[in-house]
Amino acid sequence: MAYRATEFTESRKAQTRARLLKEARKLVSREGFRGLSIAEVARRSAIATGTVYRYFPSKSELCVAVFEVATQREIEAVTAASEQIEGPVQQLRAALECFIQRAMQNPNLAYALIAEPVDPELEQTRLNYRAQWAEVFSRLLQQGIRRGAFIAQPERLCATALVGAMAETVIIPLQQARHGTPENNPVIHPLTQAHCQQIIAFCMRAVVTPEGNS
Amino acid sequence: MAYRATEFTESRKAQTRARLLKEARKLVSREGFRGLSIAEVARRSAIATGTVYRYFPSKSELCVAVFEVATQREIEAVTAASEQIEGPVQQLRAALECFIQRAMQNPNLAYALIAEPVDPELEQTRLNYRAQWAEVFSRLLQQGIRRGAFIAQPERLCATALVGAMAETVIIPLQQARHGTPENNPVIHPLTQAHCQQIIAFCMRAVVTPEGNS
DNA sequence: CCATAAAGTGAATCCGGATTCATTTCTTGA
DNA sequence: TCAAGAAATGAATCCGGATTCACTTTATGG
Repeated sequence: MAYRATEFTESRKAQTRARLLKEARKLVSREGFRGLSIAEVARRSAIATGTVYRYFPSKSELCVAVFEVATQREIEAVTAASEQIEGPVQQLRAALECFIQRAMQNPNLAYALIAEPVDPELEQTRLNYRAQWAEVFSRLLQQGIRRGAFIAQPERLCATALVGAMAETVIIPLQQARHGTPENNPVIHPLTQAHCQQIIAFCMRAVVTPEGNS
Repeated sequence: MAYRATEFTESRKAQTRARLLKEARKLVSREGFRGLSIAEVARRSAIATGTVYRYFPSKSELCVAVFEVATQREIEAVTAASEQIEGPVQQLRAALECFIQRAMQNPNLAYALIAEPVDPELEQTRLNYRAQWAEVFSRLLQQGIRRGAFIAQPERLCATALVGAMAETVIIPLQQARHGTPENNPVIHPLTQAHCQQIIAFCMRAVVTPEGNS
């Protein structure tokens, strides 16, 4: 035999893959998934169009990968934010706040992840990840219920409702903020701070026991 | 001059248009918007493909029309349901209940209207109609706030959150129910009655004053 | 330096359904 | 019945970006 992948080649390959993902994410952050064309990603990654298919079997798999990486990052950030604090009520509040804050930080990406129309395969992925989001809140709820801070109820359903409320209330401000916000030029939408608190208040009321202070 | 549209011709034209809309809606109720092709609608309406363009300038305009008619009908049903009753709390409850009930009655259509991935133009329409939904709830909230039954708060934002919570909690059961439900063979998803009440309970907690009984 | 296998290339092809348009058929008022 | 305008027809065209593939280049081990 005369050829076998060596660690050097392997890492090179991994690098290229990472580069593809990064460039793809940039494009999505700029113009959403509809701004993502194989040819463009290839160009920006300095490889040929066809080569992309050595790394991702199809465009939609690339989209899915981009989506997953980006969403995972968000989930981790929100989770981390909640873990920095004690007490179920405060934790939930922190999580919600972090979610909104980050969305407003990069409205284009947030919009793409939450609401942009995409083809079915990607939409299915989105659906799965909504379930993951619900899972995040579900855990927080569970703890709070155990300690009597939250109303006893099917946490999963409740968490889903929270996800819905958060996503919906954020979409419109997001759309407003979405136009002309370069990826690394954070702009807080004027409405946000007030809105943010109102949204959170809504969520907390739906969930916290009357006694449970905030 | 030798030709001018006569009332007969006009009504014939209106009929054809209505038939197109109806057949299109049927298709959407069966397979969502992605199951809607101009050729198929034409076939079922017993006219030629090209003729469709006499009635709708493009496919997406047809989609938008279908969406609008269907959604408007839903909005009216929900509004009507709330108006049959007295008292803000009961009214809101009735509206939410009606929303869910109808969604489960025709899961395919509901899914298409609420969550199916569609192209941007239609998605924009959906966005506008979400605002209309929010408007429906907003009015109910306003009345309730005036009478002290609901917590004082920006109704619009709150209504938006309600819309989000409702849509999100309904999507998954919807997807389960979606497969193999002929348009006129109502099936209540097993989970619904319990779920429905839980969802409503969530919404009410977020909105009703501690004193406001249910 | 060679043979082999993998990776890279990018122009050509594919694709499926929307849209068009030259032609035919129908309506109307005279 | 006729002329002229409207409506209907449906096969042919269009479209834009994903995907392919015959060929070139690069990496590996002997």
